[in-house]
Amino acid sequence: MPAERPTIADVAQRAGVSKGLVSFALNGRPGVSAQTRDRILEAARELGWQPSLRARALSVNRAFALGLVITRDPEIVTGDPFYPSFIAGVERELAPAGQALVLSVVPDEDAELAAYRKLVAGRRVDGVFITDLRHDDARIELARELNVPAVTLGHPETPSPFPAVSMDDRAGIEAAVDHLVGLGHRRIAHVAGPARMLHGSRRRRAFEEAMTRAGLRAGMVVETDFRAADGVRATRDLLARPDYPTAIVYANDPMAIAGLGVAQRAGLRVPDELSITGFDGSDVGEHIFPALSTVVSDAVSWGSVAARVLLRSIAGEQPGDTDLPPARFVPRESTTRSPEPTPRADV
Amino acid sequence: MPAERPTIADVAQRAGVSKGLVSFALNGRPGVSAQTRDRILEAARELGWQPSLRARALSVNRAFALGLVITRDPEIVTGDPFYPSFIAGVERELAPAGQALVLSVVPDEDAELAAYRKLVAGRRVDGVFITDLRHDDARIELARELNVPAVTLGHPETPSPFPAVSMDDRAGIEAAVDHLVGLGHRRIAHVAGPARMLHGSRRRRAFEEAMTRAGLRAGMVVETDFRAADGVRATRDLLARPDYPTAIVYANDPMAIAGLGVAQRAGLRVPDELSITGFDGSDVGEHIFPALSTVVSDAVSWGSVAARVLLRSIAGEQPGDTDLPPARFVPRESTTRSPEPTPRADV
DNA sequence: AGAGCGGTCTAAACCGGTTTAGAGTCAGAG
DNA sequence: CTCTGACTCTAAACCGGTTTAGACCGCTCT
Repeated sequence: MPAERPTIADVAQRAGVSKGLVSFALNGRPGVSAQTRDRILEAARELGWQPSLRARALSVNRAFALGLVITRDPEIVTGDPFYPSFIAGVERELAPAGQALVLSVVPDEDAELAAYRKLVAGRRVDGVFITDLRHDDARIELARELNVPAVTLGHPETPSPFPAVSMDDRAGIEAAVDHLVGLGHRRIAHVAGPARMLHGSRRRRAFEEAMTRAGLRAGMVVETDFRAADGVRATRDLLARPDYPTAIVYANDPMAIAGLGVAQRAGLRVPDELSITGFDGSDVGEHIFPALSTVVSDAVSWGSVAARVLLRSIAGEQPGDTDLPPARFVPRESTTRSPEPTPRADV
Repeated sequence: MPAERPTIADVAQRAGVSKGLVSFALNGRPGVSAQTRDRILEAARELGWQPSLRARALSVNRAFALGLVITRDPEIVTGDPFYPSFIAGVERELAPAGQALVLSVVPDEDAELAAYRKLVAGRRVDGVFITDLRHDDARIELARELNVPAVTLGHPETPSPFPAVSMDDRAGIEAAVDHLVGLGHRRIAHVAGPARMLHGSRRRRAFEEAMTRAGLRAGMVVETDFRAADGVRATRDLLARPDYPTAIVYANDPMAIAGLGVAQRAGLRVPDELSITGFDGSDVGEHIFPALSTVVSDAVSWGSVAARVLLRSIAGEQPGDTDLPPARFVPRESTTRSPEPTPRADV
């Protein structure tokens, strides 16, 4: 049985001073003579003393932890490259700051609100990330009501007291559409994310606007839940249409990869007979054949910036909104010239 | 400015009793009259009181949280389906138990040990998961030294005081090899994980043994770091050999998918000219073309069982080792008969 | 010499729960 | 009628830190 962990009282006793002075010395606060400080630090070192976060948390009323709630059915969480990268970015910021990340994975939106409540009510975290914003997102109101600092990924629609860290994804969609239009495509479809999610509907609108600007009708849009299986269904439906598309812009990579599979299985040559673009730049999309043209967003730095902003909020600053460099379209192999001749402009 | 959160003292005052009795009533302990208990519960409800986990943590000397440290360079963490599913499984167990998951993502093994130390020294967690076991894994000794309950995913080589929750992955590899041999393949290669990782070398050994049992030489084995980019390189090397393989068994899905891309890019028809199997059953592998034959392991239940075992360890029980149902091989479209005729047995 | 002051340090309160020792009340047994 | 024991409850200690009020010291200034 190893010895009990030393407490600050043990250090005080060994150094021959009071508890309070030990606390002062270890936190580098003034009012401790250099000589005594050294003696205290020495004693702490000898005992291998480490402050108990629990005691600190209680007395300074901080949890030294941030909360992240991920709402995804288990099916989609697999394969989606966003969260792992985002979390890696968050960690990069938290670890040096002595903070920890408390993660909650829940299946649906009711459980999501309950999870936020639980994290905050138990005082487990000092602040929360709000990701995957939805229309009229109840979490904003909840966080305000719980009086907890928060940061939103993207600008919510409803007025929000919390700083937002955003990455423009419209530019990427527009670039993808422009790229396809430049290759002569006219019948371009979009496999969109769920309309209730802000980035789902925003990407869809960006698609529609880009099409309109190019003088094309944005008639072929299928709404999905971002799952690979949805990509399969949507692609099948689109390809079965009499006015089947020559190019499909997918709202994420897993659906694009699944769509590619559907097209290939149907005997279509990609990209010669069908061009495909993804979104979010998964590692695997880079290595499949043909390599996926996609819109890459830097989820890692999104994570670290969001974490930094949240920490500043907690520290009492009022950080403003941050706009990250926009996601950018990276053409690879899955897009090429339209199989059908571009009608001449004067026709 | 919302009102300060009520404490147990507020509840006590409102109910006209002492703090201690409130604590007893709320924890359902005997020694409180039914009438008083109701009055206390009513007061707590009226005030919307929620116990502070911080205070509880300090007084009962528990963190009510479990630690998971993930060591992966950001490149591989993306695309790997294991951790998201595993975490979902863990959550399923923790949430009802009022526990939280503290997640740490670190880039390398030094940072990994430091992360465990930090979680435990700060008393942030009551127990830790040890995943991705390696040979002579320093974390076992560290956890013992830190005197923290732990659970290992798989049986470590070195004697370990901690319960292990294992899933046999050899059977899956063997089934894959047998499947390929049955299809007439003789030149079967293996793209292995890193030898320093237990599951990397164990899958490799299972491959070699299955080959030997089938009377074949297991000469073509390439060691990798589990990254998709490694799968690309390994596949190129294998296909460039004069005695190129007719089938490749990959140690994980991302490498298999990348390898498929390499083969297709080289003009090989998969599976007609090259059969491919993966490992771990990613969602995306199911939807690509050809759909990936792979070994699926139930990472979700792995997570919940491991969490349950760890919670029991923390509660002072001595749970034994658990063996989950073995990962099983699921043939899909990426494997078929060998393109070369099977030599007759008597030749 | 005494007041004033900065520097150093101690004692004790505090954070919000849990837990223990013991006080008070009441019923039933002797 | 008193003793015993069960039941209910209070007061206070405790977890391990932080923070505040104030004591004590030696010094300078008038």
